[in-house]
Amino acid sequence: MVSERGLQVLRAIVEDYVDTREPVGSKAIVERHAFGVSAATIRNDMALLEDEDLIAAPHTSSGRVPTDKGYRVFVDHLADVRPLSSAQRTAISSFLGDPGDLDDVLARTVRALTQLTGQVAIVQYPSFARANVSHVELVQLGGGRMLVIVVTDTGRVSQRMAFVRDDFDDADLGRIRAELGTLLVGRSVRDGLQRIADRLESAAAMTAPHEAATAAIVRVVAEELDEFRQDRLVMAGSATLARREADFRGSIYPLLEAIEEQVTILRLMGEMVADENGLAASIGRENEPFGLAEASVVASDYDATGSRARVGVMGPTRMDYPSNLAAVRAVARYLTRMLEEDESSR
Amino acid sequence: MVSERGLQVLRAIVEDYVDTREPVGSKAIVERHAFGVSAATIRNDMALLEDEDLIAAPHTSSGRVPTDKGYRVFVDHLADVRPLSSAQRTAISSFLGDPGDLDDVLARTVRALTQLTGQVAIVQYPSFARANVSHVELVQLGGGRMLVIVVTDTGRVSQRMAFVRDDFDDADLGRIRAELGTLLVGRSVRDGLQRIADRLESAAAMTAPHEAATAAIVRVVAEELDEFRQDRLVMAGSATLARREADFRGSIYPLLEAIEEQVTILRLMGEMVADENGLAASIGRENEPFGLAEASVVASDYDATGSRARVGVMGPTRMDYPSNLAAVRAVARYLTRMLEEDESSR
DNA sequence: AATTGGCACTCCAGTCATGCGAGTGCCAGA
DNA sequence: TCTGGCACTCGCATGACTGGAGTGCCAATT
Repeated sequence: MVSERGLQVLRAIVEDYVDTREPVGSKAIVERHAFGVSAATIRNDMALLEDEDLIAAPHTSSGRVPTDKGYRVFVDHLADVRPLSSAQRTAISSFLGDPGDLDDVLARTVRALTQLTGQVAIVQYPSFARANVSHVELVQLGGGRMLVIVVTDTGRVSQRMAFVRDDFDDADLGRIRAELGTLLVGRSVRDGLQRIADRLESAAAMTAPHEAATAAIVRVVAEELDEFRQDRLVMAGSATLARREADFRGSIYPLLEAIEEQVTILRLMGEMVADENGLAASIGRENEPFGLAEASVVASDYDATGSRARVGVMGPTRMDYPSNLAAVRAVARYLTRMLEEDESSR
Repeated sequence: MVSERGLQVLRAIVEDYVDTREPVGSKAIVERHAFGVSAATIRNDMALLEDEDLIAAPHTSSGRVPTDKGYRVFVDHLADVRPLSSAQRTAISSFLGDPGDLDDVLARTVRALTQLTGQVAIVQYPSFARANVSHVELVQLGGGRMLVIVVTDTGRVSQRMAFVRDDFDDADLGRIRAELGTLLVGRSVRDGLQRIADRLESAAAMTAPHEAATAAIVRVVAEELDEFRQDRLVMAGSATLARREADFRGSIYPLLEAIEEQVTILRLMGEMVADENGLAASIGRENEPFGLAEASVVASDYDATGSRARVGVMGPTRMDYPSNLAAVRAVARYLTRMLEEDESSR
């Protein structure tokens, strides 16, 4: 069994290794940390830690390096998430100070977070599945093109083009608008999709005038609602990976690809399990199912108008977990506060 | 002076070096290419090429490598842009086959291009500065939030939130809509911005009812028009850079950063000078002002509803210029044709 | 004048031997 | 349970050596 001091040794190893990228030896530990025991004692502890697979030696008789499991124990039991410096706090508020619409706020958030941590920053959009449709607007552009705009009460807006054969006069357009209104406004995104499906199958509607065009428009609305249902991400800081390349045994290719694909990261972020503080970490090999076995993700939940979502950072397994945890927590809190203010000012 | 055969030697060096990444020596040239002369003769030619700074030796008595200037001569005089294989052609049309709105088509284009070349693909949006405003739409969302939608006759749509103090009744809203309509509809983006500026200074308007709110809305419209005026990009394939890392003496950091920033690449693409076929290349050190001295960009103009824009690829200086030129040309032609069809079907 | 074979020379890249130092593992003693 | 001591293991840097690829140049040939 690993002793209390053994865990402190693990902490020291993680901290020093993250600091220096050098495997850390027993002598270095007694020099840099005030353990009050000799190097030989530390060595005994290290042997225990190695038995538990918390640290490993890259080569026989070289310093030790934390394993993924070691990082996990460090994060779960040893990392004290220390609050940010005041400089960092002002950095956050200067980035996020001004209000704006959701896209705007999240775009600034993600930049603030990559700035703060020097890692790839990820901000998940709040889920809109439970949001309600508040407006459906049609704008006729001529030539059979119709702009279909859908707005939810959480402030999300989507616009998309529908191609209908002919243009309509105002009366017909009004009728279609009215139909969409009764069909969708006030309904949740989920309900709306269901009602659209019903509508498209309904025999009664089939015979309605302008049915072909109306159906085309309704289908476009369904696409837009479906997009609301899917979660979305914004990311920034992919260039920082080039700086950290030495920390990846393989290449940074999988990370860059995941960043471009988005969907992998979306799934990964979705599956992470947060602790009671809303913080979560997924370390190294734990991300193997996503092809990101050399990366770690640290994330924090935030609240946005009733639904939860996450902000996080992604980087090499050898990262400064306490700082990154502190940063995502601070940003998530700030974001929650901002979005609440926004809500209450409506 | 470099002889005709000397240029063929340069071509051989460029081709072999791009192929193998090994500096190429005189012996390798006579083996791989049927010059019908001896290695010693090639050596004499190579000495000339070196005097002209078209090739260089990484170390004394090692093979030769093309210089940036050498690539330039190769691209200008030696590269025959051979047509794509039929497999590649079908790949393009299967990617780009279906019609859709502009965002959609360009998104698929950029993916097709990165697929085709294995490089970072860049597609510039057509410039909308000369486009005309065709619709301005206001959607009241309640709580003093107003969605402002602007549409141009080139099919570009922008939506943005304005924060006005209070909500309006339909009559007032109608008045504001009408004012925006007479102010902007049918005007070019450029004119529209000017007219907005005039409107905001006009003494007459100052005293109008709901002036504060109207002014807020007009300012939001101005932001949207301004966004139209700025060129935009879509990119894909940044992950491919991780694969080509060995081709960058320094790191890929500047490239990744440029991709994230976008504006650098926008300027670079804008300043490239196309030949009579609409093709352009910017090679290595020529990109130094943009911090991309180890990268090359190959681009082709395309036509979109009256305005020109570019598609291109970015990669290491050591790239397969003929293939990439062929790919961007083919994609640009395809894109032009698609957008024209789209236009004529309106 | 252009081309060629020959030859001396350069320099890279790989291999091997060597020594040093950091670090470990283990043991006997406190 | 901790400690000092000691033998041992490797990694890594250094330096010497060598083979080979490639050049540059020159005199001879066409």
